[in-house]
This record gives sequence, structure tokens and C-alpha cells, in this order.
Amino acid sequence: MKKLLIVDGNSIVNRAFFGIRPLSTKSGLPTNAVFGFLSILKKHLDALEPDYRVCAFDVHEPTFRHLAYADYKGNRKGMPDELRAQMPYAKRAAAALGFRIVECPGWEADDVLGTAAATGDARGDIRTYILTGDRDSLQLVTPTTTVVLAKTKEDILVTPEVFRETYGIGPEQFVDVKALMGDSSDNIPGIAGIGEKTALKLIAGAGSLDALYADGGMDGQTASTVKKLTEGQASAYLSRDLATIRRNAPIPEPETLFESRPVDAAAFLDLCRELEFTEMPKRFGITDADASTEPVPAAEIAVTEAQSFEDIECDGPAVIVYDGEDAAVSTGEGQVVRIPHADRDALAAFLQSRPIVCHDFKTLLRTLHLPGDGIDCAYDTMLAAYLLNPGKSKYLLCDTAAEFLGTAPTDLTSDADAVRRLWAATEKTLGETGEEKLLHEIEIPLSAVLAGMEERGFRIDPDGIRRYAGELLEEENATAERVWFEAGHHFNINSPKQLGEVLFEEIGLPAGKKTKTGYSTDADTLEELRPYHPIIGDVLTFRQLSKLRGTYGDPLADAADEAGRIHTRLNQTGTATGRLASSDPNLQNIPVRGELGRELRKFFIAEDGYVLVDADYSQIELRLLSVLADDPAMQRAFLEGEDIHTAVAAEVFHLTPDEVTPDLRRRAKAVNFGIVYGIGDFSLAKDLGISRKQAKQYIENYLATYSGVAAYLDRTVEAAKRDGYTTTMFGRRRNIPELKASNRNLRAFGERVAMNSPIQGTAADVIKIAMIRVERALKESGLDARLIMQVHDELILEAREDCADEAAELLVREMEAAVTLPVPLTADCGMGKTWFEAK
DNA sequence: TTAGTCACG
DNA sequence: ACGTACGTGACTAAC
Repeated sequence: MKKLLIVDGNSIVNRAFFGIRPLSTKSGLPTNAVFGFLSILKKHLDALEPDYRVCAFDVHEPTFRHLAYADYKGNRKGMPDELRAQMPYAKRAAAALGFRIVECPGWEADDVLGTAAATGDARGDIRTYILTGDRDSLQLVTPTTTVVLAKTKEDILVTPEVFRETYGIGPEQFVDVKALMGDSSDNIPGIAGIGEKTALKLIAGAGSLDALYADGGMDGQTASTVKKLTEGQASAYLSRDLATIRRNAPIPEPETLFESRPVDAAAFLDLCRELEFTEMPKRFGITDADASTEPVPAAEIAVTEAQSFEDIECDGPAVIVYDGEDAAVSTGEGQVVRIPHADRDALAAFLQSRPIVCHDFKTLLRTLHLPGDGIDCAYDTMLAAYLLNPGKSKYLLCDTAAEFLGTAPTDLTSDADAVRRLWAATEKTLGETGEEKLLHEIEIPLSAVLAGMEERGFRIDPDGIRRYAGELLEEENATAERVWFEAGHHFNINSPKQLGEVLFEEIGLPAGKKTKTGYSTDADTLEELRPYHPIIGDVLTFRQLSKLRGTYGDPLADAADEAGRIHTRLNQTGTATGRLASSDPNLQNIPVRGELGRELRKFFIAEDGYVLVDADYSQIELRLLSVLADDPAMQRAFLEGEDIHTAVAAEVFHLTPDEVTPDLRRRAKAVNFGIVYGIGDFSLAKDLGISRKQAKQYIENYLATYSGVAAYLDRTVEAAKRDGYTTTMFGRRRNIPELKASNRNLRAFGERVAMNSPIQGTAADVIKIAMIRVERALKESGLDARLIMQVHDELILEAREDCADEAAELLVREMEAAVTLPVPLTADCGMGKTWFEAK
């Protein structure tokens, strides 16, 4: 039998829209619904491998039923604008994937589904699958038509047997049940006082609505039920009419439903490019090769070959790309010189001889193991693209070119040409957003600093870490034995699923209120259960040991090179706020809060004859907040050198600073954090273990005391809603499309992001400036000391012992002088042979 | 690949 | 009635 897949376009797109976080193109076109729609289609195309594909859509005009019953679906909310905008793209996507698009003006998508399915059923040689998120379509189930209900977590294939098992009636009886119970979401009235249970019972008993109203059909029912049924008869029949999906929609050319249509690769690729879905074609296995036999050149490029860099002549900066083997230089518009098997020394000399423009300067430096000074990087298209849209996870040249130029370069020479054109395109846009200074004075100089830091690396003691990991393992095994003893059997403690079963089913502990796909077993939940059973403490200990050993044990030791140094990657384009991100391995999350974990820092060491110098900004985010908000009360605390948490506690609770107890200070600190994160009373209450009401009171007192902060937060959210982005003190932008979402929770998230991003982002700007200054000042001073690590508000130098004091002084001085503010910016400094000692 | 968990600022 | 603090990366289990 041939297989026909009929997709309920509106229902699936709708489901995707509400189920997937907002995504948008850099120009602000929302794309999450199309993205989700494609993902769902992909999944079911793979699972069903249908021969014929049909996708039904509503046409958004009033239907005859709307006209006949003015309030029909009257309380169904109109489609949000950002969903409406995506519908045409969803149709294009389905069409490109070989779906026959069916729309019948005056008819609903449901009716088209019903008609198409009925046509298939009538042919007898077709197995039909209806993909929808809407239970209404279950009435279409027949022996040859299966409804695939797309649910958030899993999909349910509904056959007549499954239907009967679930509801106790047949699919053909579905509308009769609806007739009695109604459906408020569709404004189907049903009969007042009859709900799902009663309706199912009545229809299962009588067989059908007609039979129920036939003579004797209500025998055996209570007087009250009979009364309701009798009085509601007209409403019941009206409801049945409303609930019934039509099977006679005028589908144009119905015979073409059963024609197999080819995938239009070119159209699909165009669409994905337009929507900036870079991975999607790969997921569908569609490549440029499918689109056309001969690749369309992105532009006319005149390529010449050169044996050496000395033959290259160009005006202005040299636009260069290098893949580790060959190099290509764009010497002018449409002109590229290729240097096959470029000699590294010659390339290095070339780079040092004139200003260059590239895509990812830091990687170029790392590839050639070159120091950043001595090369004049005039422009970096990757960093420019990041500043223009910092929300993306990667900034590959081909993606960036697709985004800004509409073409994806495929070889090294077109790469070089693309970088030249990207330079022009992004420079113009950067001028419009006011982020040019940010690029030239912060990001580009910083990339050279980062290259140096990565190159030098951080020395560790691999053997020490391995010993430490060994001890953890012994402890871990002993703890696991205790857990298993307490559980009565062996199981995988690292499996949340198995652990949940043991704790909440076998032992019968009160299940924490949180459940998503099962029981929640996170540390917060377990901590509350600690008093009820000794296994809890052991599980928590096991988790701690397992985490430390698994993440920071052997993996860290293995990451060291022959000299025992770890070269983390400091990703400059990895965060939406402007912070750096460390990876492979991440050295920005080495334990410090816990005593046992902090021990690890004893294995992060300085070279023989050197020491580590560590300085961190004191309360940089709150200081910046006091400035951004221009709040005199908060600034006063910093100007007078007070401890900010104590000062806040004193102000908010109307006490003198020496009356502030450690507990009050702790609470004030939590409120301070909350303010920076975009506060909510619920989370503050949870954090402090107080009532929500009390948390709310704290926040109100805080905002009343620091009215400048309150006004600033309001103003910032308002501006972000108006503009679609926030800005840091140095002009760094972050787009926040969530603020325009119709979903309340998403919008609330957007508001918190709007409050937090300028603060976190400005702090990121400041430490970046400090890093450039520190590295520059160190070189000028001739001191043997260099930056090796940054942890958001902390910088680490490795300094020769006899330079250490001077280097420390310089470090603090440059950090504190990175910006001039109306409040002091202070850095606390420590020194030692290990990170543990230095901090 | 995704979800859950947990390490950091 | 719902869902709940900002920003990251790594590891494990389980699909």
C-alpha cells in the first residue's frame, strides 16, 4: 500500500511556535515556528516515509460558519503577529519539501484534512497518516487512516484500536460525545452540566446521539440527566454540527493528492538562507550539489597565482585568509591572489609588513603561533559580525557571508573575496549601530591579547591532579556502596531516572513537587529530603565526588601539554552579553566555593621561578549599576568605602551598619543579586527560604530606598521594548526578540535579560579594557609577567618572582584605571605559587 | 542529540 | 493558572 501523509499545517506550526523559544533573523524576522515545523516534518518524514505528501492550511478569511455563528470561535485569540508573519514561510518550506499545499477559502484546514483522508479511504489502496496536534481530528480515524498526535514529549499514533482503548468508544462516536460535553476552546456549547465522563457514558450506552434521543434512549438515566438532555437537545445537535469535520471540501484537482512530488532543493536552500537556518539543509540531507549541476559563482573573481608574498601588490590593508596550508589575499574588488603551500615564515613576515583584514584574527595568530603585537589588524569580520548580533553560537565565514552577503563562499579564493565584501558591509552597519569604537578599541586589540593567553596556557600539576582524582574515586566507591546498601540493591546513581525510582518509589520518600520527565533529584530537592533518610546525604556526597572526579580529575590532567600547561580556548564570540567563554577545558568554572573542590586550585601552579598574581574587581556589577542608574544613595556607599551588602541591609532595614547581623547581610546580598538578575519575589523567597510575601516586601523596600535603581530598571526595559535591544556603557548591543513575544513567560524572561545585560555587559567591557591595558603596560614596563587567565571579574598573571610585586601593583593600577567613574573601582590582589594561595 | 545536573562569575 | 533570577561549559544517561 502506498502511504499518504497529510499534515495539519496550522496546528503543527502553531505547536512549534509555542513550543520553541523565540528565534529570529538578524533583521528581526521571527523564525521559531518555521524551525520547529521543519523539525517536526523531518521527524515524521523519516518515520513514515510517505509516498505522497499533503499539507493543509487555513485561509484567513471569515468562513461561512463564522458568518453563520457570529461568536463561533469568538474567544479563540487571534494569531500573534510574530506567528502570522511566519505562515508564508512555513508554506514555502512545505512546498519545497514536496508537499502539495491545499487551502480552501471558506473552509478550515480540518475540513481539508477530512476530505483528503476520506478520498484516501475511498480508494482503498492508500494508508493515510494525519499529522496534527489537535484532538479534534481523532474523529477521522478509520481502519486505513491513522492520526498521529504530535504532543510535546512524544507522539501518539491513534488507530481505531488505540482510540477505543483510550475512550471506550469508537472514533465515529467522537462527535456525538463532543455534542454533549462541548469544547470551550472551540466555543462549542454542548449541554450545560454534562462533562466528559457523563458524555462518554451516555454515548457508549446509547451508541449514538440519535439513538440517545430516540424513543427509550434515555431509559435508566436519572431525572436530572434526562432533564438536561431534553432541554439541551437543540444545543447538542448544533454542537455536533460544529464539531463535525467536513469531508466535502472543494479541494482543487483532488487527483493530484496522490502524486509524488520532487523536493525542490534550490527553493529549500533559498528559504534556509533567508531564515538563517544554517544547519537545516544538512539535517534534510540537501546540499548545494542538489540545487544545481553547476555552482553559481558568487561574483566575478579574477584569481591569479603567486609563488611568494613579495609578488603581491595592493593598496590599503591586505584582506587575507589562511587555512593552515594555502593562503589567499584579496587585493581589490574581485581580485584574489592565491599562494599555494604558503611558507609560514613568509606569511608571518607578510602579515607584519602591512595592515591586514581577516575573519578571526585570534585563530590566525594561533595557527601561526605569532605574538599579537607587531601585526596591525585593521579589521576582523568575525568580531564585527559578533558585535552586530551577539546571540549566535558560531561565526563561521560561510555563515556570516550567507547572512550579510547572501552568498556562501565555497573555496579559499571566494573566501578572500567574501571577507573583503563583508568588511565593507559590516563596517557600514557597525557605523549605524555605533559599535565601531568597540570593535577597533576593544575587540580587535583584545583578540591579540587572548591569543597570547591561550598560547601561554596555565601550568598545572597533572600528577597531583591524578592523585587527587584517585582519592576521590576511592571515596566515591565507598559512598556508592553505602547508597546501594541503603537502597537494598545496585543501581546507577548517576542516572536521575534510576535514582528517582529508588528514592520515590522504592523507599517512598515524598516526591519533590518538581517533575518534568520524572522525579526531580537536583541538590535543592534532595537537601530538603535529607532529614528523612540517610541515603540522601550519601547520594549528595556521591554526586559531589563524582562531579569533581569526572569533570576536574583526569580530564584536566589529560588536557595538559608536555610542559604541563593547559591552553584553554577563550572564545570571544561565545556569549550574548560580551563576556568571554572558556572551553576545552573550561577554566572559568574551577571549583572555589566548596572546601574539597577548592583543593583543586593547589594544582594550578606557576612556572618554576614564577608566581601567580591574581586580582579581582570588588563588586564590579553593583558599582556599575550605581553608575548606570545614577543612584546617589548607592554611590554614596561605594564612595565611603562601605561593604555594599552591609550598607544595603542597613538602609533597607533602617539600622546602623553595626546593627546589621550576618544574617541580615546575607539577605541583603541575595537581594543585590536579585536586582542584577532582574528580580522576582518567587526566586528570592526560594533562595532565602522566606515567604514570597516577605520577599516581595524586601524588594519593595529596596527599590524605595534606591529609587534611582528602580527608575533605571524601568527605563531600561522600556527602551529595550522600544528599540529591540539593550546597550552597555560602551555601546555594546544585545538584541532581545523575546520582548516582543506574546507568551507572557517569554516576555518576562526578555525583561529580566534587558535588566541584566547592560550590567553584565558593561562589566565585560571594563575588564576587556583592563586586559588590553595590563598587557600593554606589562610590555612597556619590561617586567617578566604576562596575563594567563580571565574569569569574568578576575585576572591572573604569571610573573617572575623578582617582578611579582611590581607586576601586582601594575595589575591593580591598570584594572582600577580601566574606566573613570563617579565611584571608585577597586581590585583586590593576592599572590602565590598556586591559584589556591593567590586567590 | 537532549535532558538533567552542577561547576563558576 | 502558570512559572519563576543573569551568563556560561562539561559530563552522564538515555533516547
